[in-house]
Amino acid sequence: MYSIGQISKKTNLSIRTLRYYDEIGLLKPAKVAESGYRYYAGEELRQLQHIAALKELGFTLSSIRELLATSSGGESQEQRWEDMLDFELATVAKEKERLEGLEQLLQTTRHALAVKGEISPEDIFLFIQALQTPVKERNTFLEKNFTEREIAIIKNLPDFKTGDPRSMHWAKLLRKAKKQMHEAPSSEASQELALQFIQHSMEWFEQDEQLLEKYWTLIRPEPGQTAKVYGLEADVMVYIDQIVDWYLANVQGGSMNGQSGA
Amino acid sequence: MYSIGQISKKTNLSIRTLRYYDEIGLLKPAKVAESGYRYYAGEELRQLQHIAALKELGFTLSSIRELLATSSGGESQEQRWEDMLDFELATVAKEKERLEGLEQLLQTTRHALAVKGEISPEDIFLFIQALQTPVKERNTFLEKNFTEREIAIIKNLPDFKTGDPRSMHWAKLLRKAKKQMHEAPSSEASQELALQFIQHSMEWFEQDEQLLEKYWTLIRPEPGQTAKVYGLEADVMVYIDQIVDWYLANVQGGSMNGQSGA
DNA sequence: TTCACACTGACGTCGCGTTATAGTCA
DNA sequence: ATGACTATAACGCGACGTCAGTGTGA
Repeated sequence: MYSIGQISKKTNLSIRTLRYYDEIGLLKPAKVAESGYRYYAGEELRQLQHIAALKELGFTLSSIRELLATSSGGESQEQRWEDMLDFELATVAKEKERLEGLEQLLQTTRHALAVKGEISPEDIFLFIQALQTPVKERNTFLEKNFTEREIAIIKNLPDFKTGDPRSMHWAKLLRKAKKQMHEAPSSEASQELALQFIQHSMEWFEQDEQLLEKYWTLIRPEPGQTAKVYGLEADVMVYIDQIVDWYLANVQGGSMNGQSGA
Repeated sequence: MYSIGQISKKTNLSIRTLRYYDEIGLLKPAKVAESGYRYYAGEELRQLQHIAALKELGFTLSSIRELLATSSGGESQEQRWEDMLDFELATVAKEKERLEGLEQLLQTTRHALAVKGEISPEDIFLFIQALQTPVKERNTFLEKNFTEREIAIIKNLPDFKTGDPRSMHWAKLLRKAKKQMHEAPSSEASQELALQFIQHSMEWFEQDEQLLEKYWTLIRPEPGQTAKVYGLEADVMVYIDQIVDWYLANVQGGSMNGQSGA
């Protein structure tokens, strides 16, 4: 016979927990003295270890009660275990999915914050919608406009949904562009930024200038429309075009042809 | 001015929730009539939409209160957002990890149940320990005993931690073996089972008989020791050896040489 | 007597859902 | 006056943690 303190140490369950299990009838002590002291025997110790193990599996106390019930309904003991394990597995899987979506939403929000310095509820709802739109649509769009190799590159671009450090880098570049978009393209700040845009985007597009051009053109918003890519409103894109063009024409000598580039 | 019911519809927050937010001082109505009726204005509508958005991000109400507070401590608004988003991201990441471990534990338990028909608390504690032992040890062991190609095959064997259907298949085979391990190797049931063992293990080992032999020998428990692989106690392994040997010698003509095989 | 140990309440947690009962607006 | 709407008050949930105040065992 063990006192409650002894059992607590043996099972690693708190005294309060043991009293609680007594209270809800999950596991009562073998004997209760007149003083009210609870005393537990070996059988209770075993049961408590079993309960502790089931808690590790994430079961609720009422599920545990069902599982420990020495058979009841028509189901066999094993069948009951199987059902509850499957149910738990399904629950865990759903929760994992929920967290996956939540993480993407948080990452997106964090990057949006880095771009704009603040976030509005509209933004958040927008992100939720964007994250819910099926991947399929986007794939069909890509397949219609790009080759397989190009799609591979595009899918590997920094993505605000992820924790990829490149995403945060891109967000900060964008923010800088927004802040200084009224400076002259020839200014030192503009040219420094231009270099960054060129270097990083060339890296991300694996030196494929043509693909970069193509992509850059495709994501340009229609006049009067909202940005197709977060933070890339028409005016920001114009500024980036300008500083990059100036850089290529005056500093380097013109490797990237055409009107645009980033 | 909107009544509580109207605001409830516009924000998709329940009436109870709106009253609760009033109660805890998170968001109070613009006006309260003498009758006690709550009336909300456009500003409150916007705030509530903000709150709803932040709830989607998984923030608690007290975090939301902090975020909405029109600046307070020395921190800038943006810094506060960043801190809370990072904290949330860290929390979500931890929770995802926890669920990952829990899922593995549940899968392991489910397969163990399929093998033995029941599970004891000791088993569960054993699984927890096994899942906590670092992957590194196992890798060092593998690297010492196998070639790179072999390691690739071994790492691709059905694993009770996962939901791979092959695992459940293997569990059921094992159970059958345990059930009929006292039948003669030459019996029909034994021989049917032998065929299954041969077919599946050859497939899993990508037809590499030698590797199969090597692995089978390595996981054989020392005399008097516990099984190295769940369910593969010495006596079960002996039975499997016998039925497979009989099959190879009498039915097929002996493709797998040696004393063992599965 | 001391002192560790045990006891019984009872509140707090988090974000509401859900009655029950009664008053208000159009 | 009807009926839709709103009010407050209070319990319930899950699994205990954490006092406060008091009694017991060696």
